[in-house]
Amino acid sequence: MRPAMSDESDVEKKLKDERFAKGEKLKGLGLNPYGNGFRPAHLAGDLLAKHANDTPEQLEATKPGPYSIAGRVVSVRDFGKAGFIVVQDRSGAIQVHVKKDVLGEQGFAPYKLLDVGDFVGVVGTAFRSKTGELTLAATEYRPLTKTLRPLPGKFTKGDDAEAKAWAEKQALADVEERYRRRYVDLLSNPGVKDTFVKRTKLVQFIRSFLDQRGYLEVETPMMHPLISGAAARPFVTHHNVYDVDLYMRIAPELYLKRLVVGGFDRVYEINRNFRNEGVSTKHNPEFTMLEFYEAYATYHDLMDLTEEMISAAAVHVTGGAKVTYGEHQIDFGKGWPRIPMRQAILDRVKDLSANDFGDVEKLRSVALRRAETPADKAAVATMNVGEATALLFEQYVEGELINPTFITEFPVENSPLARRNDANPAITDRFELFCMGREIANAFSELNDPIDQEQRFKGQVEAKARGQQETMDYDADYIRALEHGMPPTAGEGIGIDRLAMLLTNAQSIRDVILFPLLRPQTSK
RNA sequence: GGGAGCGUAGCUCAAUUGGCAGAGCAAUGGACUCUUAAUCCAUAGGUUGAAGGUUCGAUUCCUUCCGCUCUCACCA
Repeated sequence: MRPAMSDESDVEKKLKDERFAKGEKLKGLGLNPYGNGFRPAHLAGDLLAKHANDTPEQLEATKPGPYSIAGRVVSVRDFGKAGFIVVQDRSGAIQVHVKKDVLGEQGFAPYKLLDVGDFVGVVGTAFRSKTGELTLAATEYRPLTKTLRPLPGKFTKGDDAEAKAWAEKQALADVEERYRRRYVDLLSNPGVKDTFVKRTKLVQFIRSFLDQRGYLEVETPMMHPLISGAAARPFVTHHNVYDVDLYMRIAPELYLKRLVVGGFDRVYEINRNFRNEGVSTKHNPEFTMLEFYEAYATYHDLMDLTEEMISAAAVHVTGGAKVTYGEHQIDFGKGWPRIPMRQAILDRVKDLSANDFGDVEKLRSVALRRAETPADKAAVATMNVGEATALLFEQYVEGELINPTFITEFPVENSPLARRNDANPAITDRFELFCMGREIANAFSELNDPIDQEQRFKGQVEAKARGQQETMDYDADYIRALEHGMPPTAGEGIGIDRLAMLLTNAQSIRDVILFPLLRPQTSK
């Protein structure tokens, strides 16, 4: 008997009880409402394609089949002693005609216990209904899974604008419910499935792109003894047997570079990073990152590679290089501008000149114009040239970069793992890729001088001592690895979720993560 | 954490100035063997997120709490 469920309304219970009772009646007919063993030999979409050009007369003469399909019933139009049902499988949906005079009393009885949403198996021959739709005339009807809860909304096959608007209007709209019960969202909201198919195509494309260039995909630890690879607050967990705290990784960077030391001179990893920070439309605590490292390449080479990879990915995923995102059109076609950070600032702050980047007071005063809170203003007052430059970029430039744009020559202060520029030691051989005002990629020629790296680590430790929360730990083994020698290398990280957002016109990162993190439910 | 908004039937949404809580779909019973969002007849479905307050009367106004969304801050 059905176990009692808590926190359900009487209406909900009644709806479930009615469906449960139908399952019991199926048992009375000798049928298992959750039976196994029906193996469909065909797919709805294949049958529709195969007979797309066959006339009603041809089908009537040849009676192609028998075909067997299985899937979820998304629509029922009942006529008492006959009915049309629409069966949806992974390939598409096909209409099935069930008739009492064909199936007989025994074969027809389970159809009368059908609810929309149930899974069924059908064997039948193809014909065209009077309205011209390719349909299976059922010679066998098998209930496969009895569903106890209804689907929201109503299915329509119509693909004109009016039908789509109608379907959307009644689809599951409650945002929380859509994320919490993605399985319903996928069934109810048109387009959700397509978004996640596109996300998978994006990742598949990137893998094959890098594989073809001789990169080796690897997996490095997700549980780290030290905080490394990025400036972020980590999740802390505990290993009982070793009795040590471990950090969920915030970035795989130092492990991947150890592999370059070990001779894997083209490596990449696509996997999750975890950061214990705010949740927003652009932030999920676990997110997917591509990181790759190529020995003997420079950050200039990686700009070439990035442009080629992402513009080709855009075409592969969306069908074209011009992509609609909200109100904007993003052009992923090649020829992306490459602008030094200082130049990008000068382009937008007219009363600033190149010489002012030696004048920290001047930079602070410009930054103060857009510092709103007292805390912001206090932070500006203590900034050095590099920090103020980075802030000016965020304040005046970042949000304006709609089409893909590389920003280069980052200040050394906020690039603790990047190689210094040979001509100007105050900046690093680094770029970030911006698109729609957001950072999509971050890359640099790697710092492979162990002495310099050791000093930068010490700087991080001192910053932590001063109270800065997002700092890296001193990683002695990583210094040791560099002492064994890392060839000149360039490396890059690309936020896969954010790239997927751009290519699927998703306004929230939660729309491209199947099960985004939500506060656990206390009731309901 | 700050600010703004939202919460009504299983789903999508109404409810005039504070005046009987409604519709479509889904469901249930009935009719119907070519429908496409089937059609027709009938029925049932509610602690209006929770608690308190103002009022003759609260879905509506006030307070607190819970939850969600957006936004700012931190960050990718």
